[in-house]
Amino acid sequence: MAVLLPNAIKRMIGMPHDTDQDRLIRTGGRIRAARGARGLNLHELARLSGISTSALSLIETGQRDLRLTTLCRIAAALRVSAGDLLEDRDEEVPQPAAVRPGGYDLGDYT
Amino acid sequence: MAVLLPNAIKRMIGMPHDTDQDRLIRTGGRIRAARGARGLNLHELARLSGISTSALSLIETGQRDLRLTTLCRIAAALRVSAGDLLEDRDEEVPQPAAVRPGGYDLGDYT
DNA sequence: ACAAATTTTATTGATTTAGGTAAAAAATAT
DNA sequence: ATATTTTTTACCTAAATCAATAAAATTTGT
Repeated sequence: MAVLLPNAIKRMIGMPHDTDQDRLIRTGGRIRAARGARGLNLHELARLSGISTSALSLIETGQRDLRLTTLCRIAAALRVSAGDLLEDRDEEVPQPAAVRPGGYDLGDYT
Repeated sequence: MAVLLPNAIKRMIGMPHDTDQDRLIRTGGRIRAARGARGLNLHELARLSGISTSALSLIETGQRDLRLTTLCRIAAALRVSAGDLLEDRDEEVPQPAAVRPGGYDLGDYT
């Protein structure tokens, strides 16, 4: 992991957004919100999820690139779907309709 | 990661399902399906996602507990939302409606 | 059957997660 | 203000991801 700045500040100084990092921070925020809604503290959720309190703290603050099973265990402990924890329902990626049979030109895919 | 058996065999020998593992396998299958729908091979999707071909192979076969950012990069390359890749729309976890103000008894939570 | 492309598996090495513990910092009570 | 709870941070160790490469196995096409 690298720099740790809120998006607002990054925008102010014209810093390109680290999308990975942003997503970790938002995911962590969603975990924290769900935990608050359940009235659990870090220690309790950590125990329910089978991870350490310090690890959960790092995850909730977006400082750790957690593994998929870890996310799923946290989601299970919170009784929410894992997708709910990492989905930005707003900035949904638009799904193209059809598939070109002949394959794709990778050049303009990126 | 631990044992690596198809669920059918686990059921046959009465082995308890490793849910984490099952989820990795299903997630990998969804990645593979989405890749097929786009007419991409492992090498191409790996390049688009910024990971190695061998790593992607392990991920698609459910043998690797990938990191969240890796999942997101794959989802971005496939032009699907990360949630779509790990969501089992069928076995959705039911979301309880209200929150008990006084907190929860952790004993019956598990 | 043969050749080419695709996928799987293995190995090595650098980086990172995650647990455990402890201490510091912050927030919340009494 | 003081005490308690909650959260953050640091250090250490073990285990796992991931890249890179190469080789084996499988699939596909001719």
